[in-house]
Amino acid sequence: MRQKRKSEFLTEVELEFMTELWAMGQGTVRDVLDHLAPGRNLAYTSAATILRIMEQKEFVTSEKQGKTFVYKPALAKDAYQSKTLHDLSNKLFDGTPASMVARLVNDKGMSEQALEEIRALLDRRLTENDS
Amino acid sequence: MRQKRKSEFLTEVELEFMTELWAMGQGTVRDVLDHLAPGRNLAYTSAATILRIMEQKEFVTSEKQGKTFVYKPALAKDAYQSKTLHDLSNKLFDGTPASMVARLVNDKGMSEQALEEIRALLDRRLTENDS
DNA sequence: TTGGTCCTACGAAGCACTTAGTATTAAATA
DNA sequence: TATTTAATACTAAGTGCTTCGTAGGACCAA
Repeated sequence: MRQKRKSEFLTEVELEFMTELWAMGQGTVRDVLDHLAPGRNLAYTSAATILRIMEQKEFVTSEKQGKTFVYKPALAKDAYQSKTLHDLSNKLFDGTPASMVARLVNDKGMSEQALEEIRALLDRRLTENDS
Repeated sequence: MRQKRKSEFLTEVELEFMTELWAMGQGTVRDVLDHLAPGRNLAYTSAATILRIMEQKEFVTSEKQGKTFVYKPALAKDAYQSKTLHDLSNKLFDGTPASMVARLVNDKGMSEQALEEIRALLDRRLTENDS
């Protein structure tokens, strides 16, 4: 009964795993487990379960190599980032992404250099549109 | 056994409720219920339970007026927005808020006017720092 | 006073998430 | 070949979230 638990967003642990897969490109249960944060003691079978569920939810695909499954992200990090931001914008920023940037920019903890980078980015984007 | 289920972030429904409270400033169970989205048929007791839990988690405070509790946000929307963005940045954007803005800015769906506004904001922020 | 209305408090069901154990199978090695 | 190793599949426990029902109390009107 291999149903397709569909779901839009990654859970906490799924994001943790997906982050590793995005970084590695692909990986086995063992690979992901080995790359988790040092203090994270997770049983091998737990990791296997999580990846199997992620496949049911179609967050990853798998391919058997020998006796082992190799898992690959089914969606790019970029795309997931966009999706998440869009969702957050709708839920917490009245659907106006600009207010989100405003909040970021006005908060302390953003270095001047980071701010400069963003301005450069904006300049580039705005001049592109002019052309 | 009135324990303090502490927790950092609002759940889905809690955010829904908090959004109303932020908009209204404060409100009773009835108030919140009446301001939910039209299609949202939620039992009165459900809403009451949710607000009671939110108080246990210290997301809201309450004050009895007559026989009815009036609930007020215990933290400002601004502050929660910042917290959420910071968390998201750490979990999905390698802890670099600039990359978050980059993703937002590069995605379609952001009007040129919005982009201009943000640049203006940045300019203001950067010249402030110079002074 | 009695019945209806509106509130709070509590409890419980259903579901998803997280974690890990057991059983089974397949490969590798001695 | 027999044993050990390592993988997958399944099951289940614990917890938190969401929802609602029931019970009980206060107030108001007939």
